[in-house]
Amino acid sequence: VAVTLRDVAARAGVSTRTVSNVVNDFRHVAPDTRARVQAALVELDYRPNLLARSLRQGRTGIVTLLVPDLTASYFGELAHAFVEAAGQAGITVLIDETGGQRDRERALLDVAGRSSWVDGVLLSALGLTPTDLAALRPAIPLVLLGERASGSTSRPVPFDHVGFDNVAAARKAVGHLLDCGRRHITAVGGTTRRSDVTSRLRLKGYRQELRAAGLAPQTRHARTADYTRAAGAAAVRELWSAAEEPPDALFCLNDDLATGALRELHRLGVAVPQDVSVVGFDDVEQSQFTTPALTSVALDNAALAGSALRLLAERVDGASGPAKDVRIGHRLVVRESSSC
Amino acid sequence: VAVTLRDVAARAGVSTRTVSNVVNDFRHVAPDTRARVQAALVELDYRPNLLARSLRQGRTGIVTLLVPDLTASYFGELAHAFVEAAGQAGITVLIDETGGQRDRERALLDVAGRSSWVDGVLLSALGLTPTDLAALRPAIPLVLLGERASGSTSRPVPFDHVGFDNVAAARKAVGHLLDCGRRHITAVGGTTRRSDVTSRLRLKGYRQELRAAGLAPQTRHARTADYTRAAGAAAVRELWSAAEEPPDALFCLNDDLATGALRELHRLGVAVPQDVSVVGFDDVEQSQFTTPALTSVALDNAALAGSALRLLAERVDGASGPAKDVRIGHRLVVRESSSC
DNA sequence: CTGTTAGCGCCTTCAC
DNA sequence: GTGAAGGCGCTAACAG
Repeated sequence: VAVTLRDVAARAGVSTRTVSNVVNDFRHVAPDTRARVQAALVELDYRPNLLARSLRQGRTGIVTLLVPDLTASYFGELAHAFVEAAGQAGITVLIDETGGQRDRERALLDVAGRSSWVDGVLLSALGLTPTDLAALRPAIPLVLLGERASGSTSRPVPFDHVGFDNVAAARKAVGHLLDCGRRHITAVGGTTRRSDVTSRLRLKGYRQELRAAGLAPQTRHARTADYTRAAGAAAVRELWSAAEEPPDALFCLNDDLATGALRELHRLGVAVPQDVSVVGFDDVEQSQFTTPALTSVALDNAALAGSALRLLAERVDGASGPAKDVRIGHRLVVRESSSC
Repeated sequence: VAVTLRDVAARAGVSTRTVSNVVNDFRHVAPDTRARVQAALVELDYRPNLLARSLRQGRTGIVTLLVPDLTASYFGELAHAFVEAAGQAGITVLIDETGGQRDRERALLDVAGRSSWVDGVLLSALGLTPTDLAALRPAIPLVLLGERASGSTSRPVPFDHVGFDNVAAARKAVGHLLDCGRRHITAVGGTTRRSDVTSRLRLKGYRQELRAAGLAPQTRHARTADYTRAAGAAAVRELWSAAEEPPDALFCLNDDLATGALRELHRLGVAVPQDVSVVGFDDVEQSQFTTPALTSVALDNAALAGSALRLLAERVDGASGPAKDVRIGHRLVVRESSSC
């Protein structure tokens, strides 16, 4: 049923070579020959078999995006940004979920690299430690999203990276809470895992800002098992049932945590922002519609996706320079949850 | 660099045929031969080139999932369900966004069908009308998600379909509001587009239930431009600024609309559920964390994904029976927004 | 039970 | 400027 180059060639009375030239828009094809081939192409409704083409050329135009979980608000929006940006660039995105688990991240990376389906991988790592990443030898180009996870590590991670200045962003958010007169600011979120680099950086910014304000002893931190709304709610429950005096502000490591926190504060009868201010991170769309609306750090995901895809494409095209590191912009969006 | 069957064959001193047999776990391979090949396989770290295999076999094990928009809560969760279920079944999912636009749905369907990348398509149609769908001649198997969009149409749509009983589900939700003593229930959401079949069915259930309660004249309907939280908020703004008396309950066609509505009601100082009850549809995770927590119709997305993938796999395997129609379960989850 | 061989559909080096 | 032919890596007839 499928129309092949041969069919078209026969129809136009030329060789497959010539048809291929026309299809791929090569130079040096006589105008009338081209016209004849074009006609045959249209008449037979020829569509190149991308599988065959890819087999021949050694690339597919497909990239894999590995994220922890599409139901996490931020990653849903991130996936959206990538699908969008890839469509523009004529690239196809294949999405897989790692659950943020180290072994699944490694396994999927391995599959992607060896399966020959994809030209490259975009990884939003959550389970792999900096050491793991540094030791990685992927068979195909890899671009890291969010955090390169270097920093305190000895060996720098040898991959391109597109992310945000999490330290600066966190300082901005915490600084805002300080400006509102808050002095007992508790950080919410962040597991104990060494792989949790993004959290570490956001917490670092948090501590830096408090220290700069002379409030070093005040740093408190409510760890969570993950980054879900349920975890945010649970953290608040614990904080407000503890012996110590509850905080007057929460610095949540992402918006889902913050949403869960808001929910639980409401249930406990704690007024936001009067009794406690809350800020989140990621500025997902949902945060405009919480009650009260959530103050958050907005990240330019479209820019992230564009840069990451461009970097990856360059590597696929054979670029071999040193690992690049792109910083994407962020800005604090103040809403009701922290108005002062 | 890549290790091929030939390399393995040479190493093991057999032909490629035999290696292929071992790799694909075929019968009739002498135990010692198999062992030798296995050893060579491991030593050389052989990985089959899936591209070549697919070219040969005419299938890829990849399916395309076409959804309107990953940032819509429901579709994020749906995509998650499919990625999960597909992983279990050894299938890879390629996700694309249609924006719910008719021409993009058609274009992406066309691309998917002719690109030879994918074995089949899962379509959550929003822009294509029942007539469009009936006229479709996709080059590869297609399974419709959510609504088959038949019903009032003359010609039935000739594709497998996995969905919910939207009419019954809507009746259940509206019936609950009636049980709470609400009598002025306004439906929120639903565009005027003929393609918007899911909405039509949910609205149908809404009207049926009111009529059954002898409240036919009370049906009111606030249309929206789309299904976003912003649209839900806008609808509430209009309803409460209109001349008529505002409703005492809102039946929202999805949870994002309901979330936006809750937000706006709070801003207007309308108490939920005291002054007005609110129910949503889809029961996305977020709805457990709104203030107040949202009553909603929960849909079994995991079952939906499983059934859809199974149906599609059967068609890919050549099944040619009449179009099947699978109904997935739903249940009403009552939370604070409609407690009575 | 295993070896040989012919393509799957395409691109591309080599001739002309 | 165009034709002929080889091969990307694999599977499946067809022998043997």
